[in-house]
This record gives sequence, C-alpha cells and structure tokens, in this order.
Amino acid sequence: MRPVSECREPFNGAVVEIDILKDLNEVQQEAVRNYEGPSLIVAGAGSGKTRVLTYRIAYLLQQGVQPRSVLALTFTNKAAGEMRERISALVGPQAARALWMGTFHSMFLKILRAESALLGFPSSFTIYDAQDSRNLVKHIIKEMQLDEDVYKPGDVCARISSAKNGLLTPDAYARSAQIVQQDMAARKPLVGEIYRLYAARCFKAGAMDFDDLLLFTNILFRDHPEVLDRYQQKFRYILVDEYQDTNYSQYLIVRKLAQQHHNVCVVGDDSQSIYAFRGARIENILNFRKDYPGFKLFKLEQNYRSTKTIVNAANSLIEKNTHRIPKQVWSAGEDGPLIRVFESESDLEEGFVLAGSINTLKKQEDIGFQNFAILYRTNAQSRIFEEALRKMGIPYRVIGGLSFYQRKEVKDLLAYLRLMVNPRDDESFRRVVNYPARGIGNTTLGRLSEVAAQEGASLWDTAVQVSQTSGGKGPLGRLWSFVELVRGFSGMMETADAYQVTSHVAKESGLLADLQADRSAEGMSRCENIEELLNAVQAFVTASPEDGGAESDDHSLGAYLQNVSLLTDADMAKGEERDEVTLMTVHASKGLEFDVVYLAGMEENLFPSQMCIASAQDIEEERRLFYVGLTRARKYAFLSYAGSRFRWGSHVFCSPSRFIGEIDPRYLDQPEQPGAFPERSGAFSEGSSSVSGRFSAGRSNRTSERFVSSSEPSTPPLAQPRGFVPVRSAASPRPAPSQGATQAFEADDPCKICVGMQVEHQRFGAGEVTAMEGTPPDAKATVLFREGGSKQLLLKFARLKILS
DNA sequence: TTATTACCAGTTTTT
DNA sequence: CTGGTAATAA
Repeated sequence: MRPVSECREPFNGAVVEIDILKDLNEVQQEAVRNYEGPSLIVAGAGSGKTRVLTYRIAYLLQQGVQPRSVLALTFTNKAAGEMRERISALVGPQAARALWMGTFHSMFLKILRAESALLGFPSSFTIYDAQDSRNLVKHIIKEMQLDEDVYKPGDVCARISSAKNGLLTPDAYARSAQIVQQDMAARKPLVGEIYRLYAARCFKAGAMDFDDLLLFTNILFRDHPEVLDRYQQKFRYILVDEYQDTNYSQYLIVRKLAQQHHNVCVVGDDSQSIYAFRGARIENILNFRKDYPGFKLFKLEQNYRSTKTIVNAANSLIEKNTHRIPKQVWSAGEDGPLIRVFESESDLEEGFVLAGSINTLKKQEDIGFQNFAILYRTNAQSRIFEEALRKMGIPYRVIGGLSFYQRKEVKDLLAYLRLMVNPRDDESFRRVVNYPARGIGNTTLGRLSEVAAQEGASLWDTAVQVSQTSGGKGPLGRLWSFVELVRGFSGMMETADAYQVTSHVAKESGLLADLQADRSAEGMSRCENIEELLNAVQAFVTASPEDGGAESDDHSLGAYLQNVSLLTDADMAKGEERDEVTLMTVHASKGLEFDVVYLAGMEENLFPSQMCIASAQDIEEERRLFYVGLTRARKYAFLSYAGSRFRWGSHVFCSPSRFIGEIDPRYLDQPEQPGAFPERSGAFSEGSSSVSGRFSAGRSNRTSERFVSSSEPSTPPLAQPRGFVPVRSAASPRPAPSQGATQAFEADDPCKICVGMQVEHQRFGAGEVTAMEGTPPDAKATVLFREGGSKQLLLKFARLKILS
C-alpha cells in the first residue's frame, strides 16, 4: 500500500482513490465514497461490513480529513483493534493511531476522565465491573436489612442497569409512575431506594460502573452545552459499528454528537441483533430513517463468506422473524455440502461425535484445526467438548468463560492497586483488607463500616482515623498495620513504574505467598495468572507509543489502571495463530468466520434457551442468535443435538430445537425424515446398531463417518462413567471411628496433658504429644498423629483424650 | 477470628 | 454437579 505522505496531497487523492476502491463491489464503493451526511449501511452476514467501514475511514483520511476528528465506535475492543490495524495498513500507522476508535465505553471513558471535574468525580475515578457492582448492591441490601431472597442482588443490579441504560437517574426512577408500579407489582418497592443509595455510594467512592460511563456522558452533554459543543465540533465524522446492538444511552450520545455535522454513518444488521437482554434496542437501526431524514441507505446483500446452501438455509430461517429490514442476502459461491444434522443419544456422545467428525473432515479435506469451531449456547457446555477433544488428541482452545481480569486472584491484586490510586474505593478496600488473612474479620469490618456510615467517610479514611490512636494492639492494631502496608505501597508509586510497584505489592502483601502455599493444580494456575498479570503490566510499561499498544508514554500505575477495567482477555491474547479448534459461545462468535462450524446442543430449552421460550420477542432474538451462528460457516455447517443431557446434576431428556425444523429441509441432511420414524428410531434401524447402537449420529446410509468406532470399537469412550471422581469426598476420608466414637468420646482435662503422652483426638485419631508451648488457657500442644502427620492444637478447643 | 462443614440456589448471553 | 453462603466448631 501507498505510504501516507503520498495520500495527503488532495490532488493525488484521485489516483489513490481508485487504489482503495478497487477491492470493493459497486454498493460497497458507493457506501465508501458517499461519506457526507447521514448513512445507514445495512450489512447482511458476511457481506464485507468491516471492510466497508475500514475503507470508508481510510478514504476519509485520504480526502484530507484529520484523523483526530473521526470518531469510530465499535462494540468490542477486538473489533476496534482489528480495524485500526487494517486502516494502518491502508493509510499508515500515524494516521490510524490518531483516530478516535474504540468501544463506546473506552472512548467516553477518555472524555469523562478529561471532564470529570465538571461532574464532581476525580479524574482517576475507579471503574466498578459487574462483580463490584453486585457486591456493593449486596452490601446495601444487607444494610437496609432487606430479605435477600426478595431483593436478589443480581435482579436489583439488572434493574438498576436497565434504568441507567434508559437514562433514569435515581430521582427520575422514583418519579416514574410506571417504574414504581412495576416494582410494586414485583413486591420490591424499595429497588428505587437501593438504586439511590447505590448511586450515592459510587459517587462517594469516586467510582463509576459500566453503565455510568454512558449515563454520565449523557449527563455531561446535557448539563454542559459548551462541552457538548466542543466535542460536536471536534468529531466531524462519526461511525458506529453494530448499530443494532446499541442501547438507548449509546444511541442518544451519538445523536447528540452528530447534531452539528450530521456526518453519522451507522453499520449494522437487524438480523444479528443479539444483545437485547442487556438493553440493546433493535429499534435504533429500524428508526434510523426518522432520526436522520435525508439519509442515504446502502444495502450490502452479497455474501462473500459462505456457500449458497448456508446462506439460503440461514435466509429460510430468519424469514420467520417479523420486523425486519427487507433485504435478500445471496451468495455467488458454490452450492456446497448440505447442512448435516447429528443426532446423539447423550451430551457425552455428542462430544465424541463432533470430535470424530473433526478428525475425519480434517483428513478428508485437509482443513487445519484452526478452521474449525464448535459453537454452543452456554459456556457450561464447553467442558464436555474439551474432554472429548482431549481424549482424541485434538488441540483446542476455549474462548470466554470468566475472563482473565475477572479471576479472583487477579481482581485481588488489582484491588490493592486500585485502593492505592483511589483510597475512597470501598469495594477494593473490602476485598483486600483481610486478604491474605491478617486478623481483620467481619466483626472489625462491620464496626468500621458503621463508623464510616455515620461519619459519611470512606472505609479507608475511617480506618486511618480509628486505628492510629491505638498503639498497635488488638484488631485496631492489625488495622493499623494494614494501613501502613498500603501506605508503603502508595509511597513507592511516586518513584517506581507500574511493573515494579505491582510486583512489590504482590510479594509484600502476602498475596503471592498465600497462593504459592496452595500446591494443588488450581493453586498453581492462580500463581500463573498473577505472573501473567505481571507480564501484562510489564508489557504496558515497556510498550512505546509506536507499538500502538499504549496511548501515551505515561507508564505509571495510575495510567495502567485507568484502562484495565475495560480490558477483556481478547485484548491480551497475543493472538498467535495456532492450529487449534475454537470453542466458544455463539455470542462470542459474532464477527468471526470458520470453514467448518458445529452448532452444538440444538435442543429445546437450551437453544432456544428455556428462559426465552415464553415470549415471542425473546424467541426472535434466539433465532437471530442461531442465524449468527449458522452464518459463521464458510463451507461446512453442522447442527447437533442430543437426546439427553446432564443439567443441574441430573440427566434430562431433550428434544431437537425448533430451529432445525425452521430451516428449509432441502438444505439439510438429516438423520431421519421428519416424522417418518418414532422418536428413537435409530436403535431399530439398519446397521448402525450392531457396532455400537448408541451412535445413531453416524448413520451408515449417509456419507459414512465411522470415526469413533474405529478407535475403540468394543468399548466406546462414552461408556466410561461420566464426570470426574469427586475430589471432595476423596480428599476428606471419613475417619474410621467417627460415628461410634462420637458419643463415647470424652475429653480429659487439658491441664493434665504434657509432652510424651499418647492422646486421642476425635477427628484425627491417636497420636503422641511432641511439644507444648504457651500457658493455660492458651496452651498449645504439638501432636504427631499416626495418620495425618503433626498438628498444632489449642488445648482449650482440641478436646484431647489421654490414652497413656 | 478462622476454618470447616452443611446447605442452598442457580446456571444465558457481556462492555 | 458446581460455587457461594450461612451456621458451627475450634
């Protein structure tokens, strides 16, 4: 590609213009070239949406538009990163870096930090993630002495979140008759009160949650017209990706910002709106015409990704939805193979069927593992596939689940850092004040909270105040050493860089030692996660702006923390392309594509999810989700369902998803004609039953794939007992004399015990006293038990029986 | 104050 | 079956 310098000159523009547009079809070119005024780009699945967006931005820059006056909003950090990379390749890294491009949350975070004073927040305000919010809500519910079964923290959070996404402040919430009525009807009249307290506490703590980032941006623009005006002027061109997934709050921000220049370009596909559950409003895209009269409409309908079969099948399905923007997606590609439907008897079998299919297909078609994906509705389904793939020696990686930054140990360490940067952050204080255990338990913390509430001060300030007078003894003394500890850390912050501080905190707080003490596999991985975090911080410190990693050359801890809350694991995975099968939820697969896609667990109550089958609207969203999954596939799509599966501990029977039946059958290769056989015909029909009757999926009358049976014909892997050996029961063997001895057990007077005695303990059995220390009543004895090794016991508690 | 155990609830998707 | 929380022993 041409270097930037050549593109800058307006008169060279024409030459380069052709250069850039030549990769695009006609409609795409139109969409790129007409960048003045509002545009709606309706982009069917696989129609080159990202390409159009990146080229449009590149084109803008080539026309001489300043990169700093372009605001491009995406849905995920990953999408933003990829787009920036592609633009960088087109017009050079310098221009690409100067673009305002990122998620709604990260872009407006940047603005909020700059303008925080106007809102009464410190510029280093903390960001509460979902878990922090939940914890805070929980505390408030407890303090209000409400029944946690009525006011479930999760529900209340969802309620608050949707209020915020609808721009309802606590006052507005209380004033809305409709909302109040809803809460009354749900017998939760105090949700509004919880919301009010929650907001007040966040403000006091100098913290915003995810929704606040959008809400306060709106408030900022509403209350400070001069600020709004500044940003309106600044952002001459606004582009929004995945517009169908924006919520009201996001929608309004865009509308406000675009008011001056009207150069707003939104890209989306109503058929791929899958985030209504968290406030996304599909109406935003449907109503674009009303908001921006005189808009230009571009419909990208040619699918470059998939075979005709897949595109047509997806079309036949999505037609079942009402309220769609009319469009006809088509493919010029090959017909391709039919969509094969796998039927398995159980979820376990499903795992092996798909794993086997991957093996066969890889050999037949010479497709690398990295071109395979297994998609499922819920993260919980991944485990079975992991096991099956591992047993078959197929490399894989799981995307999603709880992200790196949500892991307990990572959050713990980050909480120390957050507390140092913002001592008012009560949630972080709570998290680390007694982790690792330092003798500051619920009693102390409870009293501290009480005082803090009375004084209207933060926990940290209260702790400082309360503890400094007591001369280092008792609970307050321990609190004081905690204060000193954190102060020491903060002091270091002035001089050292983020990495040095973080690694110092990890060690000196005792957190690392605590993790290292746990030698189990889990404990080891926790240590590795801390190491990984340290690596990430190190990378942040050493990253120069040229790498495109860091936005500035501020390598302080504060700078690191400012953005870390919005990071997801996609951002740190250095994305080394490895030859691995990808496992993830359908949601996570949006925007990706694979040669071969397996849609697993296609059963009623799972996909569509059982929470959704009640409402027609929700079913439509599930259908769109299925549409998204199906259209990820380039060549092969497989649907798979099981006749039974383990759910919440016991196995339940399942029936195939309605969505399978909604696809025009001429695109399907089904195990049986619909309705031609009774439910479990597989066992009675030809050949398949003789080898292993359970493998009805590999029906021999089809293009036969005898994958599983070829490896172990006599004992198929699925015959193994399910699940792991329960670790818990194995780890705590019941002591032999437990039951009978319990009643008969009588303890002797602790004062009589001395070194050398044979004693018996109710739980640990018999042993010998090897050492004594301390004086009654705090006397401690070290006892070497015959089974279970040596233990120190407090005699006033241990109830030892003297044997000899 | 802390560690252990017993019980319980809940499992959708995520910036 | 999990994970988290409440009761209880030490």
